[in-house]
Amino acid sequence: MRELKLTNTLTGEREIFQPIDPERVTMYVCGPTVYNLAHIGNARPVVVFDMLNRVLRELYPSVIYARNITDIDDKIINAARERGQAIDAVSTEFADKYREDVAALNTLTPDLEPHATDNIPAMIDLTERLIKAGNAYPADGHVLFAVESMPGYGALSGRKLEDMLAGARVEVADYKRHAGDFVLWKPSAADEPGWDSPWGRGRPGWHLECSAMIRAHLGDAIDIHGGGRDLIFPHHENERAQSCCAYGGDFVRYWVHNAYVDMDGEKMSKSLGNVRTIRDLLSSYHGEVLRFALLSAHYRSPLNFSQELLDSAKSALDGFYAALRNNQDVEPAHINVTDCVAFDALLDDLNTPESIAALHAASKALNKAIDADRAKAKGMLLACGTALGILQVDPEVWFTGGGDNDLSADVIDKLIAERRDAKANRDFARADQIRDELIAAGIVLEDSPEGTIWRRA
RNA sequence: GGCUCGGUGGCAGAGUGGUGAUGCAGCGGAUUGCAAAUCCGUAUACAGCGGUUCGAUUCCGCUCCGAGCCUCCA
Repeated sequence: MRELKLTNTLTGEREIFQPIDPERVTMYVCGPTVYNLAHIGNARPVVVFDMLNRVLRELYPSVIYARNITDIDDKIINAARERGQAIDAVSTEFADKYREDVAALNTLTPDLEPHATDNIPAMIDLTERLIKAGNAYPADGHVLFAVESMPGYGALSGRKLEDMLAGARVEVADYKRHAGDFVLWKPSAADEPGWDSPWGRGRPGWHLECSAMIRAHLGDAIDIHGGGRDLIFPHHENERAQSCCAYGGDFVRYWVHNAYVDMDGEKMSKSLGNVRTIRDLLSSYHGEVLRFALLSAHYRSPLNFSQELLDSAKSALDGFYAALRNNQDVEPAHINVTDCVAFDALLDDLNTPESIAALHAASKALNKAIDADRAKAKGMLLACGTALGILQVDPEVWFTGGGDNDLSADVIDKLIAERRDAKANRDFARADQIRDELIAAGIVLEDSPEGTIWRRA
């Protein structure tokens, strides 16, 4: 078996991936809090870990990929109040939309999609364990995790308790023994959602669900835990503290975190008004364009999202589809994904830019291939596309689909026929006039010895 | 202030102790009635200053600049 290398946040090193059980690889990725539409920044981890999921599935017989839905959270409570809706109406609506949006990015559906509200007993059980073990304490209706009770607290994010105190700029609740103690369980007011617990009616703190659901659905320890790098602290640090103290063991073997998406060089934020939702972008761009754009930089590097990025992603995909379209009559040879030139780069810490370079090479090889080599070259390009989760559309549809409100295919075909006749009569003025009109309408013509094809620009 | 990560050609973006990826844009060709697409060729880079080395963009140190996290956040 070929080796997969991953950069582990815990060690800071690029390590060879060795699963706990090669027959059952487990990966958990932090999913959405469902209170609004997912934006393009949310899409990056989804696509990145979809890539990792795909690679793992090629390498191992069984992979269990879980991505949670956080459907109880103060942000959801607030959204429900603002909209005058029930909390589960809000969470259901946005969970559904989230699934639709990320499916459009050619991401495979996770094997498990645990919901926080379905796992409250497991969270209460976890909290009780932590109290019993001396790692947590009830105070003022809350239950808090005592960070000083864990010797290695801070190891994941590379910080020490004393350092964090120096930087503390938030008012510390007086019921906390240590400023770094975090909430496991908190009380709910009468108008807030809550569940009965040994500490009264309340709801879980943010970090609790992932620890409890990983244990409940995947086991004491998992191979990979992923998410955006902003989650390293406090979320994953605290998850790790909960799980290690309650269940022992190492909890997670490989922590993998992706960098942010910036918008035109600035951080994406509501106050800057530069948040772009996946849904909005999908109205202008095919999901493959967004996916390709998100994969164009290495996952651990910041990605600057811009018009230029989208345009270049679109034109790159157009190039690949053009190569396929020009060989539409060629039956592709079957080539395993693991045998394609784009796959090796993915084994090296998901080096998608290098993988894309291989894709370009495969595309060029197909364009240059002599007849005897076309089947193999086409199969190679398709396998590379599959490795990256792109090129899943019929090329003809890619170029001529959509644009329902513009010129219809029939009208375009008639104009092309008229131009063909004009050219046959050497009436190039008329032929060029037709072509110019079509260009003005967003239709580009390409002549070849076999005839004229068209595409929407 | 503490911690972490970066600064590569016009732009995007990999990688490497010694033959300077890849894409877009540019330039020159082939092809085309002219284009488009495709193919061929080609210029431009490794923030700065030291150090290690036969040799550094790649390792080490310092400086400058930028980004992120420090208990809402992909």
